[in-house]
Amino acid sequence: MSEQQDPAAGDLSVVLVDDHAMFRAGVRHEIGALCRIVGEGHDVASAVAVICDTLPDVVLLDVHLPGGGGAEVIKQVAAKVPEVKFLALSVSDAAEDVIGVIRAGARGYVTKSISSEELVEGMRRVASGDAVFSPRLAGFVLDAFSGSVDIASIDEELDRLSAREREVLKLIARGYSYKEVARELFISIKTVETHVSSVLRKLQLSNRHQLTKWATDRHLV
Amino acid sequence: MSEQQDPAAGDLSVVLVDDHAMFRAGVRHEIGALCRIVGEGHDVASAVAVICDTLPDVVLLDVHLPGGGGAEVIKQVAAKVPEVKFLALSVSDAAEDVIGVIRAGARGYVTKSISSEELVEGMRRVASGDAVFSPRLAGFVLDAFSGSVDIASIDEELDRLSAREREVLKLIARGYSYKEVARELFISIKTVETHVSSVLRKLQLSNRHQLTKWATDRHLV
DNA sequence: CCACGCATCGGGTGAACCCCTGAGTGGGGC
DNA sequence: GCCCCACTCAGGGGTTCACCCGATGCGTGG
Repeated sequence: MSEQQDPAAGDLSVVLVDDHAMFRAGVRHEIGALCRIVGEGHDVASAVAVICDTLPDVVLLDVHLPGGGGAEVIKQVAAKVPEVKFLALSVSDAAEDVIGVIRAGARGYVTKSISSEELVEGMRRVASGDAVFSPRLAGFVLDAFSGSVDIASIDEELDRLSAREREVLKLIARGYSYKEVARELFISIKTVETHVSSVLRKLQLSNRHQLTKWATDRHLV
Repeated sequence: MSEQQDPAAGDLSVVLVDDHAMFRAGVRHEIGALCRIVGEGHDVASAVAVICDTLPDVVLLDVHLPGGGGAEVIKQVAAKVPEVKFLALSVSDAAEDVIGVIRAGARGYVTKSISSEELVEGMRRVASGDAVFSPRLAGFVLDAFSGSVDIASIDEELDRLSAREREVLKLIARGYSYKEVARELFISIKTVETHVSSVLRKLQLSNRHQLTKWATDRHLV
């Protein structure tokens, strides 16, 4: 893990990927003295090419990028040289952006409001295998990780179920048989069948197994 | 999100949970001047009680705890007062421990080698909604998040299944019917039945619903 | 060579599941 | 009052599931 060379600041090789030349120039000016910028990219294709060519210690990667976004760069590079580390850099602190690029494999995410000293320190950490996050962004990651994502899970479909149907659904999802549900809710098996049928129809599912999956995916159990 | 009160250090109320009285005394001495320790717990039951009673800004929680571990405390408290924040504190940096307690809902994880200043700073961040990690631990979280870890895949029971049986199990757990599994694997329904029977027998389960539950518990889906 | 585990397939049975039609009740809204 | 909807229940028919029995081949190891 830590047999990495932990290079002195001046030895850290970096590839810089951003679609705005002006921004790249600014970063180059700011951190150029503190590390070695070995290449730059302005879209997905050029970024992948230059990264695979120069094999830098760390890639400073913009999230919004023509040709598929930063995540696409990570995926393509990872397929060829998985050992390359990525630090995502973006103006956005939207959960979708953070989650997306982390899922792709970035080992850190910082906003562009970061100071140049913190940025270089962050890059060094990522290069040596650590993860780096602006604290408030880490929250998104953990929320998504602990399964309570709810990013746009407004669940209109669940609203369309009646109270009784939701009740039946919950028991079915726990693995109860129709007979057991009937006993639990003091209704007949036939009524349970009716409710389950309605639920399946409303949710566009075809059997109770998909129903349990549907429910567990939404953490209704 | 940030409408939190961001209390001055001295106003931060803390509950301290650890099974070693000696360690609690040490922490109390170290950070007692910097925040307000409103309660302590030495096992799961006492911790849950005192937390629900005092509703602290943050809970400093040991991972290894008699009665089910730190994760159990988080689960039980979250069921009653979900707004309580947890910072996990442990000597262990094992991936299983980190993942487990984060899955349960902890918003941070630091090792006991941390300095008292950093600890207080970490608690303040957690209380205000941020996530706090020792950098090298964040790596575990991100690895698991991007789905490449498969912690707890050591499972002796799973080892006893043949490759084909595991294959069938995976599809069944996803909600496939026998017929669909058969089509997917280019075998007959009867063969699928045989495999499922073997799996149920080997895992000591009685029907496919329990099988789904078993699989999702172990994150095989 | 033969026993054993594994994978493949079949027949048959009883239960559970899924769908359809139909029907009675009660509550709310126009 | 009438209509719509949720909830309740029932019958019939077809499908799927879980388990029982059996069989065949194939590789591994004693």
